[in-house]
Amino acid sequence: MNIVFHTLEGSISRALSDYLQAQFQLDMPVATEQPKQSDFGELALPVAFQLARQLKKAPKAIAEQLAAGLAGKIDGVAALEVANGYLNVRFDRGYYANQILTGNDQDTQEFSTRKTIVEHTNINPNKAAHIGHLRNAILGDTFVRMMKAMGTRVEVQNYIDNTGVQVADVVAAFHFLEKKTADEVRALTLQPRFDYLCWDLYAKISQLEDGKVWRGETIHEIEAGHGPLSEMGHIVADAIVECHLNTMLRLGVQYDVLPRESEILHLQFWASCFEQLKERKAIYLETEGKNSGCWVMPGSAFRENAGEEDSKVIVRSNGTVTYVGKDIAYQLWKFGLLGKDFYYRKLRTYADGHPCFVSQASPDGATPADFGNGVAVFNVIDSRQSYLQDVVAAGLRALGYNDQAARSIHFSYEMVALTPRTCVDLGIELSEEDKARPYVEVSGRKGLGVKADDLIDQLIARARVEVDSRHESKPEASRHLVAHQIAICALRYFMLKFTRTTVIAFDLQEALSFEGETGPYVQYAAVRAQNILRKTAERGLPLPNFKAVCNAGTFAAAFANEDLWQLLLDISRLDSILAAAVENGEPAALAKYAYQLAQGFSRFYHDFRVLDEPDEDRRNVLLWMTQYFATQLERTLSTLGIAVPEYM
RNA sequence: GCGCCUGUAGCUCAGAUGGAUAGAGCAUUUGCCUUCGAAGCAAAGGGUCGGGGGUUCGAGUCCCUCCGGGCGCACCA
Repeated sequence: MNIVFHTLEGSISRALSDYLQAQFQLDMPVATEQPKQSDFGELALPVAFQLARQLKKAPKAIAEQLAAGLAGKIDGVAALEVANGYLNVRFDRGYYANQILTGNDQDTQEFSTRKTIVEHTNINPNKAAHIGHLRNAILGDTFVRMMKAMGTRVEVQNYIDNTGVQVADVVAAFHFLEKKTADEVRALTLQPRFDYLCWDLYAKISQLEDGKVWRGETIHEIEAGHGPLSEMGHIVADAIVECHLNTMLRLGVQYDVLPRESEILHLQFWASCFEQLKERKAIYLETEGKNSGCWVMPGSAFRENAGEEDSKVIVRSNGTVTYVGKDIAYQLWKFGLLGKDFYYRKLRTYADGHPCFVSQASPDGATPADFGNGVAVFNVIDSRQSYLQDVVAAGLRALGYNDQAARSIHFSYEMVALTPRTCVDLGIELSEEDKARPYVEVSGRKGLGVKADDLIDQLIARARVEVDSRHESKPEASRHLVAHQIAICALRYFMLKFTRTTVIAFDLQEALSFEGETGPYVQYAAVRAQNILRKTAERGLPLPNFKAVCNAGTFAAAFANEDLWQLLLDISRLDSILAAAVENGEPAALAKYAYQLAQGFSRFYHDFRVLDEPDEDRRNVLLWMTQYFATQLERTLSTLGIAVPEYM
């Protein structure tokens, strides 16, 4: 990895610190920032502002004194300038580029032995995935890729609630409404879009009054774990999980392990958790009021100024545990604090050889595996569940696990809604009030909304039209692959370019457009860079050995050009951008960076004709830039889960 | 009522740790294909950063307050 910028920044900061220590006996860290405008140099130090009061001198005078004192004394720094009280640093461009070229490219990061857990996707296994689930999975998957790129060990979990009411509803629909037997349902699971069939069935039963009665009967049997309805529950859930895994695989999303609710029940995870909670007096048996007979967690555990009415029921008066209770047990397991574990079997092996495991209740036929036991846990769950996530963290705190509670991170994000015109495109009827809104939330329950696979299919079809119009002569399979890569890129980028707190108003036309700030624009820049490199070879000019033909001198000459220099700086910034994006938990920052990089290269591509450059030294530098750009952008895109097509 | 999030260009959004002239895309208008393919590039117009106070050398960013949106606050998951 390249950390030239970071290294230089550090040595400049240190040089300033040392100087302040020597001259003024001041012991303080020196902050650096990126100047607002590029003509102020590469680094700006506002240090004089901080010192103004202490030294009782004007910032300008202090900055000038520092500039004079340090001039020519820092490696890699060409000039120190004072402007508006700032101390601005200009890098030695030849030195900087040469450091990148000769720098040690090998990955110096050590893989941490400590493991971070990311839980995402978590779709109820009762019907096809919809567009909201895509945001969850893409966000989670990208964050995983980002942490891995930083050298962190990550385990990806996808929790399967295979015994909940949602599955029960579909089972009830099959049994009571459709009068199907377990074997008949099993036969249905073999048809291509079983998840679509369940989607419609679920919508149907949700609107029936009888549904609630049937659901009650069904869920009772499912929770007991035996009987024909329970069997049908497993058939449905297992089949839908396969559908979801396949849908997600189209996006390049993979999992390490699927812990299931049925095992949490059968292995009695809750019982262990319940004992701990009672023992530590984290919960108590309420004897009066509306919660009489329930075990509750006092509101004061998770909320300031909480009153009696803020208490959260953990165990119902009938003795059954609530969702939050189970979630606390599950969270304890993730940290290795429960004292129990699942058994596992391999569910599938991905094309790259990576296995995906699923939990099972008995040791029979189990494969030894080491899951859970993380030092930090990221739960990718939409922002509406922040209250429940707070209660889970409070549960850990109440048990004395303060550290783990602090490392239980709710990686929240806002929902995906639809724009009114997209609702119209999809045939969803809107009230006049809704039509005036910027976006409309469509409930999956009504059977409306956008299915993930339909959206992906539409994106591929759209991309395919463009590919066909440009590359008639390419073989069918190749065009399909490229269209697929472009479609996934468009989708992933669209889901990632917004920050997590933004409600995405999904618009079909906008997502299907490949112009402007979109994934395909970024991809196109990467493809163009590859084209230059490939054409070089085709013209019989093999790529030079840059270390032999480029040096600080040739670099200094070429990078006297301001645009070239700014692009080089941007390209070299990847690692600091990535580090900040991981630190802030914001994949959008990396997506924005990819776009800026692509923009810079598109300008470069237009302004400089690399292969036609007559001056050999300059052509070598341009070629090196092209290669450096291609490498860095591909790293960025692969971290975003985006492939670079062979052509576009 | 309480809690969390949010208000930036006509529209959709970026603006980490307070910093120099607030940035992109879309839309609008206007130029650029003699193939490293225009899914591109260049240019123009468009802003009281919701209102008002405060903190300080300095506020889109921090604090208070008001106004406007969104989402939560179940013995549902």
